[in-house]
This record gives sequence, structure tokens and C-alpha cells, in this order.
Amino acid sequence: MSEFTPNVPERPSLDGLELKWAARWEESGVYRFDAPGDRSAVFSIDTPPPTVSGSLHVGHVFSYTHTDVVARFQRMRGKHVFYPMGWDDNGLPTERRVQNHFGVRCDPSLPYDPDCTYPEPLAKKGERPLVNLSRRNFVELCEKLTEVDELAFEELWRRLGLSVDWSMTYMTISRRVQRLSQLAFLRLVRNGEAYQAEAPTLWDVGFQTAVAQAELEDREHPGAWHRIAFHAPGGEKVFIETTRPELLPACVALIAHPDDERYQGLFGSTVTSPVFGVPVPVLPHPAAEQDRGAGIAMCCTFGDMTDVQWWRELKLPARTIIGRDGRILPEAPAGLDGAEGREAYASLAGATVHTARERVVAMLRESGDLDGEPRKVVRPVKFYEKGDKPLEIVSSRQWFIRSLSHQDALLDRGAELEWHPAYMKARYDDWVRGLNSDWLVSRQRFFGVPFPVWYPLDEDGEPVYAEPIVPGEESLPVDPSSATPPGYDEGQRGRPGGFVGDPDVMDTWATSSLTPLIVCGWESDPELFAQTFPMDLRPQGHDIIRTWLFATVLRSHLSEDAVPWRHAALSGWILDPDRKKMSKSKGNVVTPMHLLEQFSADAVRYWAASGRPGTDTAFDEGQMKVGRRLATKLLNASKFVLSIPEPAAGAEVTEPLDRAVLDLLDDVVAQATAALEAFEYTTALEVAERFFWLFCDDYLELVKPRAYADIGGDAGRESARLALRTSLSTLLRLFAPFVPYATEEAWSWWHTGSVHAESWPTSAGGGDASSAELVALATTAISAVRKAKSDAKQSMRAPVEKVRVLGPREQLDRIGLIAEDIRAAGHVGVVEFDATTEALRFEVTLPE
RNA sequence: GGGCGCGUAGCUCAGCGGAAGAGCACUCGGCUUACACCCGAGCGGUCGCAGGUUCGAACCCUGCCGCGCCCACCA
Repeated sequence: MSEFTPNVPERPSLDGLELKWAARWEESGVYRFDAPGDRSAVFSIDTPPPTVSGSLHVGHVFSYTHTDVVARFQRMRGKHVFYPMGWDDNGLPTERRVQNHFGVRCDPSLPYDPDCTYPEPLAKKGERPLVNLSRRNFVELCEKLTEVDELAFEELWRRLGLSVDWSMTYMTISRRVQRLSQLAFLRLVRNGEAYQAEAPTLWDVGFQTAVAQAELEDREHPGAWHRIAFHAPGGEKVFIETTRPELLPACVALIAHPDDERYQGLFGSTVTSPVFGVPVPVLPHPAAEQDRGAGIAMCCTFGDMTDVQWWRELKLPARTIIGRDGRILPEAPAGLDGAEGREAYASLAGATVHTARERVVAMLRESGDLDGEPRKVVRPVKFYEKGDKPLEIVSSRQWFIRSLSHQDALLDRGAELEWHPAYMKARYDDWVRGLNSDWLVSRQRFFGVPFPVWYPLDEDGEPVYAEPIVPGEESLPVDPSSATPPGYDEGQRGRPGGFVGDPDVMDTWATSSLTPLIVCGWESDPELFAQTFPMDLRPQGHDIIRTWLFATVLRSHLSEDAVPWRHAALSGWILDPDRKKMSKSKGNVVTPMHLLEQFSADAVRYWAASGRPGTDTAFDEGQMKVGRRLATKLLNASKFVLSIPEPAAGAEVTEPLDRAVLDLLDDVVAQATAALEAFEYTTALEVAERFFWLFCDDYLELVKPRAYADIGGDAGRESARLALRTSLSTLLRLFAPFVPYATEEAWSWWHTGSVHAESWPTSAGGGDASSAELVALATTAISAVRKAKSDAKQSMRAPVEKVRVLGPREQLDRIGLIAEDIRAAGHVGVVEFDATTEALRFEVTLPE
């Protein structure tokens, strides 16, 4: 480029930049990953695949921007940035959305219909009966809907300016990912790290599926304490207290602490439950707390996890009374043998837990075994995080991945990671230390990756779970509900001596925990894998440390004997102005596309970049306005610098002010680089921004007359022109990761290539202190002149008769170096110096 | 109950051992050959509280108060 006046528009604007540049970036492939053949030249990012179940919100925009800033920085540093995007379309949210959207329901017993005509979306809820679909048809419909969602997501991400390589996009429900997920699972089965077991499991009666420890949350739930009498053989009453009287027929023991003096005489004896008349032992166990309730608890199968512990450790019988639908089972459990007890139970059969509770309380009241009235309490109860009814515990057969036996190794893996911010590691450590069961990965749902397993049926038609049939790896992915296992034909499905497919699907996390393996080409592209794994960065929310982060570390540990990445960057929440977490349910979400349209992508990115790693950040349109101003200013400042003729060949930066400013900028580059290397993008933006405003407000004003050649002669003019272009080039590159559109636009006015493919500015080591001081002196001087004009309510263009500079000799000497710039910029007649022993000050004399 | 983080200007936040900072808001002024979607000047703070360490503390230590989050318990 050697044109004097580059291609600068008359009135630069942010409007329309997104569409213009997003299209050109796609065309030119500037963000395309090309494998360099060398792991050290790659920066690979394990981007979170957003759940495709509706819409992205500002929280997504916030955290994905952080990652993009880092990606762009690394790219400019010369790294081959491996930055794919995925969509998590697996799981409950999609299932639920499809059911509501199309008015359908999955019936796994139906056969697959290859010519199915799918229903149109419902115009309004309940306008027609639900349409039943086979599992495979249901899954196809899910895929249809998620495709549409994914396009909308991609459009938003492109507009935001994420420098993702869109040619590598993956979907967690795709055949490729299903294959990989099943393959990884079968490998775990083979080496004993995945197993199935029949055990009491936390169960959501609404969704009718088992849930894992990581998916629990506590909610305040109203209940009541009931004081209930059991009967000892001698006729005396033993009172227990419970919030779940409906579990009385499931009671298998009373438990008190071994040291509790009140119950010493009862240990080993048998008491009889009221109403149901079931004899149960009174047993000691250290998990019983003396100062809680009556100090003696009724152990039921199962009211809570302590019941499970007692049941297991004291080898108690199981008296299950709650079914998977949350209702009381029709058949009374073994042990409930008395006629009266059976009659009482019959009155509960089929009732919901809530109704059963009322009936049991009524019966207790009638028999006189309810002591006093129930006392209402609100106490925390375990819920499935997506559910709306308290969890029950039912016994069921489930698949688990071993994690308890790897606790120490997982803590070591956590220590291998660099955490940003560092204190987030504590959450991981807490979680790993607090694990109380292996990872339950099976879900009794439909839309997800099926377990690639069948079971032979014995002559009675009962599955032989101990001898699962697995497919060959080459046949993956398989859906055992429609595929036939090796050695069988389809006619044997469900028949004695035949087979049955595992009906369950894997939990979403069981697949998304494999994202590093999915994107890096595990078991499919060894060359790519060698260049990208272990990955450099996992960015994610701090709320899913116990799920996604933990599970990914576990799977990588089991599969690759390695950490999945070197750095984990945890982003915070977006808080609404009331300091609450922004969420859809609170109805306070602002749609991201609207924000991008209103403020521009650069502005929204600027706001996002103001949130430090791990820190919850307020949603702040004010910050977006500031960002918009910055981006506009970059365009205008660029226009101005480029409107000044290019420096002549052989020009040199000779003027003290010019040298000092470049020195200062060099220091800014050093600071910004160090900050970005440590994922402290906010600090990088701050130092760049502080310099930029000083550059615009003070340096540009001071240097204008010289650059226009009004003063200073040839050398001064060329020095100014060279310093201006040099600064602008550096500044545009410094801001490119943050405001990619404005910087690209301005860059395009005087360069042919993309700024995002340029190299990151390098620092010569930072300026010395005297440069910073000289710039500070220049700022102080020009401010003093401005203040005088401002106090006199005059225009900045108004002439100044005289400026007297008073202060220490050394400072006067330094100001002397830049006095001519100050004089010209301030429209000052003469500048005089008077050495004193006092602090530096300026006397500004305006004309009469 | 355990852990983590945070309390600095009206608001959003930097600063984390050497003279209290920025932006926004507010007040006053200015069409200045890049930008009026702009520019300039100004107002504004017992750095949560109380002790301690230090020549020196917003910063380090101890205790307390308040807010948020994570985990556990849930008879």
C-alpha cells in the first residue's frame, strides 16, 4: 500500500460490519484449522457444546466471548488454533421440547416406521391427542427440530464474531458421536470400569428415570413431623419421629445410636409397627443421631440415603412399597402378613405418596398411635435438578462407571490442571472427595445414545443380565431396540431363549464427557489426535464442575491415562441488576440477537470482556454503550491517522514526544501479552484501553500541528507521521481479539489481508520510566491549558497569550523537549520557564 | 455444619505493602480542519467493622458483621 489516501469512508460506522465481515471471514477461511504437524504449534480448545433446546442467552454470549478473545490472541501469536463448535442435542431438554412442540410421545414398544409422516407442530397446547412414535421415529423427529435450532445458534455465534472453524462442527446425537460414545463405553465394559448393578437408586417419579448424584439439588419443601408410637412386647410405647409416615408399611427396623442410654434396653428386641402390625427389630447404628427427632429413627426401604446405608450395613430385608411412577405398589411387601395390616395396605395401594400420607395419618390417629398433631416444617429435600417432585429411592438395575476407586488419581489429575481462577480447583477437590457412589450413567429415557448391549433370555423369558451380548466395534453405532445381536435373528426378540435389547440410554454427560476425544479424532484420526490432545483449554461455567469437568477428567483418565487439557477456565454468571442469576425462568433474559443489533457485536463483546474469569458479572447496557463508543472511536482515530500522509521512505522517529509514546505503547504491549497468556483478558483490555484514550485525547492533539507540517520542519513531521502509523498498527492488533469488527474494518483501509491473521505486536521489553514521565508531563501541561480555557468558558481553540512553567529545573528541562508541541496544540503564544524549588505548576495567561 | 469468593465514589468495578483510581451517572463549559453517537473541565470516598504486624496497611494476620456461591446433613 503506497497510496497517500487509503480507502477510508467519509463517515465510518459500525452498522453493517458484522454481516460484511462474517461473510468475508467465511469466504477466506481465516479461522480454518490447518494441522501444522506439530503439537507445540497448536492451541486446541474444548468448546462447550450448547444444549440445543431453545435459545442462547446473554450468559452464553458472555462466556463464549471470553474463549474467543483467547482464541484470537493465540492465533495472532502464531498458533494454529483448533476451535470447533458442537451442539449438545442429547437428552431430556430436547426430548421435552419435541414432545411439546409437535404434540408427540415416545412409545418404545412400537416398531420403527420408515415412512412415518410426522405431525406438524402444535399451534396450541392440547389441540389434538398426542401422537405415539417408536423410539427411532421419535429420535428422527428430535433431529429434525435440533437442525433448525442449530442453524439459529450458528447464526448468532457468527454474528458475535466467534472465530470458530465451522467446518468441524459436531452434534452429540450424530451417528459419528454415537459410535464414539458407544465405543468408549464398550472399552470401559471390557476393562471392568463400567458395570451394571441392581441397587437402590435415586429416582425421579415425574421423568421416571434414575438420576445421578451430580444432578441433585436441594429445595426447601414443606412437610411435617409426625410422632408415632411403635409397640414393645411389654405394651410400652416407643416413639419415633418422621416426616414420611406413609413409609410406615416399608419399615424394616428402628435404629438408635449405640451409646444412647434411652434405648440400651431395647436393642435386640422386637417392636411392632402401629396400624400395620409388622414386627421389626430395634438395632444400634452409629449413623443414628441422638439429638435428632426422638433419637430413634424408623428405617424404611427407602426414605433417604441413610436408610439405604442402614439397610445395606445391617443386612435388613427390603419392603418396597413405592413404584417407579411414585404410587404405592398394589401388592403388599413380604413381611406384612397380618390381616389388619393387609387391609390397611390395600387402602393405600395405587395412591400417590401425598394421598397415602394423609390416609396413614388418619389411620394412626384412629388407632391412637399418633402422638399430638403433626408439626409443620420446611426442610431441604432432594430433587432432580430438572424435576418438580421430590426424589424417591427405588431399587433398579443401572449402569455405572467406576469413580470411587479412582478418587486419589482424580485428585492428582485435578492438580495437574491449571485453574483459572485458581480457587475454582477447591470445588473440584470437594466434589471428588465427597463422592459417595460410582457414576450412574443409565437413564430410562428415549432420546440419547443407547447402550449397545443385549441380554439373552432364559427359558422363562427372563433376561440373563450377567451375560450381556455386545456388538463388534465395527458395527457401531447400534440401537439394540431395532438391531439384532450377533448370533440371533430378529424373530427371537423377546422370546424365551432369545434376546432383549437394553432399553436405556446414556446420560447426556456420558457422551459430553468425551468432547476432547470427539473433536480430536480419537480412534479415527490418529494424526489429528497427536496434534491436538491433550487439549490446551477447557472453558466452561463453574456450575458444571461437578458434572462436565469432573466427568471429562474421569473419562480421559480412564481412556488415555492423561488429563484432557492443560487449562480449565471457569466463567461466572450473568446477574441481572437485582444481583440475581439471570435465567429464563425468572423472565429477565434479554435476547442476544437483539443486543447485537442494538449495540453491535463489538460493543457486546466489550461488555463480556469486562467480566473476569470466574467472576459473576452484572448485565450492564452501560458497558455496552462504552464498548460501542470505543469501537467507533477506533474507526475515527484510524480515519484521522490515515488521513495524514504516509511517512516518507527512510523516516525516523526522532521527536522526544513521539519516542516516549511509542515506548509507552511498547510497555502496554508487554502488559497485555502477559495478561492474555494468563487468561486475564480483562486486564489486557484495560491497559490497551487506557493507552488508547490517552493516545486519542492527548497525543493526537499534541502531535497534530507537527503531523500537518505546521511546525517542526521535515524531521518533526516525518517523526510524527511514522509514530502515528506505527501506533495505529499496534493498537488495531491489540484490540483485534476484543473488537474484531471495528479493527478489521479499519485495518482493511490500508492493508489487504485480515488483521486476525496478522501477528500479535511484540514488545521490545517495555518503555523506561522517563518515557512514561515525559508523556505524563505533556498530559499535565496540555490539561493545564485546557483548564484555563474551560474555567474562562472558552473554546479549546481559543488562543492563549502565555504559559509560565514553574518548578524544579530537571522537570523544566524535560518539558522543554516538548514545549513546541504544547505551544502549537494549545494555541499558545509563548512558553516561559522559571526554575523554583516548589512542585511543578503552570500559569496560563489568556488574552484580555 | 464444612469450603470458596466478595464487601473501595450514587452505580459497575480496578488497585492487593509505599501520596485513594477508572468508566458510567451528575454539574459546568465547548460546533475544536478524526469523531457533537464528540470534546474539555469539575463535583464525589473514615477503602464493611474491631484489633494486630510494619517506619508505612484498602492491600498482610486475627476476630466479627453482611452478601453470594459450592458441598454436606435432611429422623
